[in-house]
Amino acid sequence: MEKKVKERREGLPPLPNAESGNVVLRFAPNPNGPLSLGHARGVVINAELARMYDGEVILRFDDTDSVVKRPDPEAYALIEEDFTWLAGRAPDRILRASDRMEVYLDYAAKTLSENHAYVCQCSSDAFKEFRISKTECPCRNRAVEDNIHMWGQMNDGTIQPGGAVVRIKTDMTLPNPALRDWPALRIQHADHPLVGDRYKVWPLLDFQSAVEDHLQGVTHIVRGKDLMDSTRKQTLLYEKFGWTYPETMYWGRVKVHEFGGFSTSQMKKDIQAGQYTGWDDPRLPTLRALRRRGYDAGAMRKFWIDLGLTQKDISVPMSTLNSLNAKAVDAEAPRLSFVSNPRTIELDITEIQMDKVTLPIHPEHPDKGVREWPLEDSPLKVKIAFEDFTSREARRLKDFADIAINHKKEVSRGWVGQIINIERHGNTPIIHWLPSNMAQPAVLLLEEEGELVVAEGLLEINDYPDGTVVQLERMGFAILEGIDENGARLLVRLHG
RNA sequence: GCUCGUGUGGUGUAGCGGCCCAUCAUGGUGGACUCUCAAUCCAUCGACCCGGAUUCGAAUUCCGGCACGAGCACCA
Repeated sequence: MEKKVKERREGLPPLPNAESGNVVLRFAPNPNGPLSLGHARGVVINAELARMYDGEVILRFDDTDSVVKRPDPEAYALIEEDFTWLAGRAPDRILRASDRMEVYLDYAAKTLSENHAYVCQCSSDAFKEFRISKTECPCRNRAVEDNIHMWGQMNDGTIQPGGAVVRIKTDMTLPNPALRDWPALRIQHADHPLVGDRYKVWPLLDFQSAVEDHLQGVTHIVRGKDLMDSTRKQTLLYEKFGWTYPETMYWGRVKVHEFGGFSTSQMKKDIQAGQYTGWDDPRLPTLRALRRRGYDAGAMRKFWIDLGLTQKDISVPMSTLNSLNAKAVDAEAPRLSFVSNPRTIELDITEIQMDKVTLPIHPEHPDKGVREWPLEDSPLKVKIAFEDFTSREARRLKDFADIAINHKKEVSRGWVGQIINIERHGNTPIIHWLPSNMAQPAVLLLEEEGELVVAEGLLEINDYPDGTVVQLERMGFAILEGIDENGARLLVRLHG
């Protein structure tokens, strides 16, 4: 008897019926804003599966609605950029549904002429009654020629928006009410931001996506389980054409504790209302905001891959992502000292024979070199945080000396301290500090429970370029981001 | 209401008839090390929704509950 050895599977589950080199996947967002954390799962999973099977991923813009979820012309480029950043590579093909209207309309005409669909003039309320009572709508038995004729009227504007819709003939007695004669195309006269008012009839997602998936040779669809009924509707259409529906897998609903759900249109409104500074406001769950805060694309990929491909509705804390990200970012993050709520202490250094303090750039990577803080005139003006200042016990200025603070003796704008000893012995509590000649004013932006908190302080002078992720000792990771209007160095806090 | 789906430690996840007194990650706790309240290391805590059935044996199959989620849009 042979004993099978079970091994823990790494990464994503295998795709059913997948042949390496012969897999086509797609990610199909609505371009009404840049990508958010909610979309990230779709990007990561599809790109990762394509990588595993040496296949392709299509980025398809499903922009066939210009009324309810109107496309934002700027979103196309933003999404493409977000996709490329997150996936670590560009999509293999990019498609815009609005560019492909002729194709969809041709297929619609074909569907009608083969009597697989009909033009329905019932209002949505009226049709709802038919659907609930499992009765066929009178429009259903219209002759093919009449359907074609009305199709022409839909397209030439004779029939007004709301006046008619094309429905796929399924079966009104189907157990699942969602599938009964589902709508495939509707009239929409609104100006499309990209193609204008050239088309009067636009396909709905179920039809557009079904046709396009077939045309593009999509072999596998991985999407949210809210689209399960969509799969069933589309399968019904595929059967009429004799096409084979792609293999389909689903994931459940995701929430991130800190953000709740992700509504692009809500964010857009809030930005317009001035509640946020833009799509990359650090409080927002957009990919660009996360990237601005210093999140690493690789850590984010790992995060979504680890969550797997289950149909369970999940709610994950950011701390999981943060932990992954800290691992990704730690080795490269130079250490810097940041002092919030600074207080000045004057130290007499005439007695000590030191002209500088030397600290490692990264304690675990000595090869990265050191930073040097020159010690100039005595008394030396030293900055420490107010929280560290209040104690009366001896403190260790990290990598320098033990000091005692005389709280009674106030000088100009600070207090006086004495150096007790240079060598470290015992475990005097360590505090962070900066000599004033190494300190530059800085502003640290923190996001705390949805609030933007601004912490002012002093940052160790450095010449790292903007965008560098640094570790502020004892505080956590942050990213350098330019100079503000008052000349202070700007930092955006990442996480601990 | 109808239809579909899901229920494994605090949070995710693996396992899908015996390897499971259940994996891994994250988290909690304790300790070691360290001139960071970080990192690293070591130890430890903690779960198969409930009830039946099938079986020598069930987290894994079946039936029935219960809970949660989604769809039933001229949105995607």
